[in-house]
Amino acid sequence: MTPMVSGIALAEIAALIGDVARANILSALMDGRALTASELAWHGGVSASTASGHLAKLCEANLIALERQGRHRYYRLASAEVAQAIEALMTVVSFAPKRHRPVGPRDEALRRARTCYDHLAGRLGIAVTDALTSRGHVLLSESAGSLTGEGQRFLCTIGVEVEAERKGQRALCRTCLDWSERRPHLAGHLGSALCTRFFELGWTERIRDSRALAITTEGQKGLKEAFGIELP
Amino acid sequence: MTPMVSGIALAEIAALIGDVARANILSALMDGRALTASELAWHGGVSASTASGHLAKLCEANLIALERQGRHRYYRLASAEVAQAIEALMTVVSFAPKRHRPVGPRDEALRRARTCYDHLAGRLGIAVTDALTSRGHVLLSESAGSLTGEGQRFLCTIGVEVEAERKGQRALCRTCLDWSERRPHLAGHLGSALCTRFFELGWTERIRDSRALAITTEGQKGLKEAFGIELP
DNA sequence: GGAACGCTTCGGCCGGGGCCGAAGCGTTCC
DNA sequence: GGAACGCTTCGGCCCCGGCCGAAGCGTTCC
Repeated sequence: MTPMVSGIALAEIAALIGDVARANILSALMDGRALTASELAWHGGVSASTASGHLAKLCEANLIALERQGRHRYYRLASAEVAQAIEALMTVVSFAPKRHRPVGPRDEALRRARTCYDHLAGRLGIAVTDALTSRGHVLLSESAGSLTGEGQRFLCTIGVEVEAERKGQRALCRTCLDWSERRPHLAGHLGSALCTRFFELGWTERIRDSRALAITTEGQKGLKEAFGIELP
Repeated sequence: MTPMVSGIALAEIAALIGDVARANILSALMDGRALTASELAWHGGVSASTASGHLAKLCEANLIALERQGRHRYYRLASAEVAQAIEALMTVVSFAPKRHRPVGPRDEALRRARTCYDHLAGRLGIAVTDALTSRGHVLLSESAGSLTGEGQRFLCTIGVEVEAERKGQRALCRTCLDWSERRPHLAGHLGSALCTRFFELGWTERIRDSRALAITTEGQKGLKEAFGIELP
């Protein structure tokens, strides 16, 4: 018998992520937005021509997807599964011996609040999750959860409208392991809706060239009033 | 501002998995057992000296752990998180353009029944999950679930004893995305207990040098009687 | 004690793949 | 139409890292 053939395919995908430039590119796309080739070249720390090669490879393997728009080419992660795989790897990273742990202001900003694909993560994500569960708005059983009627009414008051029962399509309430806090935070449709609403309310703002989020003054106020959250 | 530093750590871990020999070694360890360096060299398709180098790297990054025993050295996956990350990558692999999809007898055996770290996967894993949920023994809400009282009594009849309430420690009932079936199957403590019990009952047997499982004649009978499962 | 065994370390070979700049192609702007 | 822009393709350089066999070290067996 010959060794597992499936290891070859596994190695191929992992090797694609296992290059510093490509890993940086994928990290930059982890917030779910689509970026242009030049922006990604910058994130990868390589020239435009080199980045172009990387993007072609990632596209061919269906890790990222391309959308043409005029003379720009926008790339985004191909699916939530890709984001999930990268997030899982990040978790393993945090178990690895601490060598490349900058813990500078950049890293601290990420740990405080960031987007994870399309939902909130970091201490902010955890705080919101905790607030909703401790009040009985969300029931977290193991690695997933459900929204209570009371929770649904509460969310309405801050302008988040979700039906508690959603047949088919995307899961309403999933959880995602937070690599910096090592605890689960809210993901799924609910996580996405909350994150979107926070932006609409002007509570959070993206920090330029980063997945990190800034919490605005209104955000501080709103989070305290609606959720009882005061983030140090 | 400089590009994300965390991409470096991500790339390092992914690159470790992104080598064919190492990916094969990790795949071989995915069933949760510990194997010797020579066995792993064979799985990786490389010489003992080369394998030794790979194992040292994987150890240093905390992807695998070492247990000395006499003149043997047993290696196993370092944690469930590592298994989870690899499984997530496997899922992405199944989305990738089909090039390395052998679909030979080996692959078919894996798709039929296999272990995934410490629980059942493949069509068998899905069938058991479906049987338990359709009878109301397990409630699967989104990506996790809970065991009902009735489910607990049923499991007792086949000799699986679990407390429905388990505070602290490992989650009783988690789910894990099956890369071959693309649907969630039972994982967590419950998944592990079921898998163990199937071995004890002699319903399943490991196929030599593989994560694939054989379903014995008693297994066919038991699965049909207890779960109503008939696997083609 | 000696032989067999399991595994690691070392030295040297070699190839794949990442990098860049120059050039080419398509789009947009005025 | 021409210039600026965004991106890709091509050619050539170079280095990282995987591979092996030989040798070394520790354990086990008799």
